[in-house]
Amino acid sequence: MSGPLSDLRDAVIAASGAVAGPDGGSSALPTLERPKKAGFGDYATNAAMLLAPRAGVPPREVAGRLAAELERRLGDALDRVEIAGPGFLNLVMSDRWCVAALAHVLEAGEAFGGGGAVERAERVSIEFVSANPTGPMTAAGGRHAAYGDSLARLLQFSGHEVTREYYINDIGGQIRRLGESIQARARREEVPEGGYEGDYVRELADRIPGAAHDDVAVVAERGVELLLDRIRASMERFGVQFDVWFSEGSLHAGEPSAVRRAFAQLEQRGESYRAEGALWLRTSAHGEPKDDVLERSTGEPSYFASDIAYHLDKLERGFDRLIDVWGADHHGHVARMQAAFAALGAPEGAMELIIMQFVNLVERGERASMSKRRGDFVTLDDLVAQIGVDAARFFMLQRSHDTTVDLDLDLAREQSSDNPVYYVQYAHARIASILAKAGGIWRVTSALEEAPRYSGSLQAAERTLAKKLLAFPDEIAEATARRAPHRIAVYALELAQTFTAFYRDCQVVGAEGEGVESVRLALSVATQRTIARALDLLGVSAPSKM
RNA sequence: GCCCCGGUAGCUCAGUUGGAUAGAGCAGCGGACUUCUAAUCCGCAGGUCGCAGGUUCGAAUCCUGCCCGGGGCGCCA
Repeated sequence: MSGPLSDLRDAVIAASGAVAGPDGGSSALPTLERPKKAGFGDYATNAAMLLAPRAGVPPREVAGRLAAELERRLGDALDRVEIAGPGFLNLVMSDRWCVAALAHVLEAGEAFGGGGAVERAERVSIEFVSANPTGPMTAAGGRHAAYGDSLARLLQFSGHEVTREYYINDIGGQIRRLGESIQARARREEVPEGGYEGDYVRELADRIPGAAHDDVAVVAERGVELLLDRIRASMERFGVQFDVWFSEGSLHAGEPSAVRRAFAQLEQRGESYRAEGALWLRTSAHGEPKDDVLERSTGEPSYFASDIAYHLDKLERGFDRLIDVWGADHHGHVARMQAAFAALGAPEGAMELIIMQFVNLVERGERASMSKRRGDFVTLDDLVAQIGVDAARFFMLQRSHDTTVDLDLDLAREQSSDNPVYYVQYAHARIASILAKAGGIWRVTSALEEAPRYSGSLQAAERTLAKKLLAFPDEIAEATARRAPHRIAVYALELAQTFTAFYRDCQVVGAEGEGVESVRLALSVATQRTIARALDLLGVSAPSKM
């Protein structure tokens, strides 16, 4: 990645190497960070503290040499260097450097922050949500949808080729129980033990002709179709578009079926055996405490068998990387699946299983369980109807995927006007208003051309905003690498706050001074684009008017 | 018993893989609307970073042990 920040980082590393001398190379790379507190410069590095132990010289003394070296290398990009605390070097950049940074952001245009992975672009499959088609999409499913979709957007923006997949568990015991439940309702009976009790089951019974008398398997199949239609519609409303809806049942169709082919591959590799009438996979040979069943003694393949066949299918479709987003209740399945993946002979590390913590439904301050079977859950459609897609997605994405989220629908409704998403959107809309006031597209275009030539001084708020914008590519890289889209939500909020401070301190339209208005317009445009991009990565709209 | 996630302000959560005086939103208190959008802004108050050790120049962050909450350990999916 190139840009003012990486040039600066390179300079620090080079200066550090020069001070260390030929055989004093430090093991750890020095950091370049943005200090939290004002007064510690624009950027700070711990380089001197890393060099000191090897050089056998006090850190502050090393810092002195480093400071001289940096001043020499950076020239007029640097205003001054300060040695602080135990040996930090605080770099205060010149206004000229900040203007050049802004120019860099403007030049990158819409692509700013993206393309970080183009040299090693991968074909990525990301499977998420994959909720059983035994009921409507729940609010918890919305968290998976928001997360998976946002991660997909991040990967795409970084340069990867991404396929979004929804795996449909359309066979097995749960589906049979759905069929039995629908049939029972059609007959005006109670659902059987362990069946589905939600009201939607009655609706399905009414909508399926012959539900009371047809074969349960047929009723179940019709029920799944109807529920899938609803699920697809919910996902669409939520702004999530899947490229592939993959049926578990299809893995058992054909001759030989995908499952049989997977079995054959495992057998050929000596990874499976028969015992007690069942077919077993030697997961214990891959670090698991015990082996697992592929085919039951009844001759029926297990869910595990389907999952193995599904992942083999993905490999055969040519993906370099398989990402699955699973609920916390599936975490016991993770090690087993990794073992199976290794047993197939798949490349190590090519499959990532991400565990998403639960969404709890909160009522009167108490956590209630969300049970699809008992029918007491909040649907995603309910949530969206009450607070809207933007607020729902932002709410879900603000938290890290490995923290449990409490959802109090009353509170969510009550507080939806306080949702930080509006603050971010408002900053975006406000900029649109400023640009219109400035004289529209023509004036803005000329401002973008003039701004890089600005040679005057900058206000603190202008410098802070330029630096915040410059941090965006690193945020993208970090959020993508760590599969952490919530970082983008946090960044978007901080950027909006930084812009609002700038708006408060610096009049844009009609600003006094040669070129000042142009620089401020340019900062506004760069901010607007960056906010729009951040919101887009979250799947949230960026309105021009509010 | 073993495994995974969490424990940070009254509440909900961030915390740039070890940095300096731990941050934001909401709630609370006190202020600011003739503005380039007040869905905003400014100020105040609020903390044993679950507990106890350890590692080092330096720990919310890394290591060990313990406590609390959630989840998981099926020929269920």
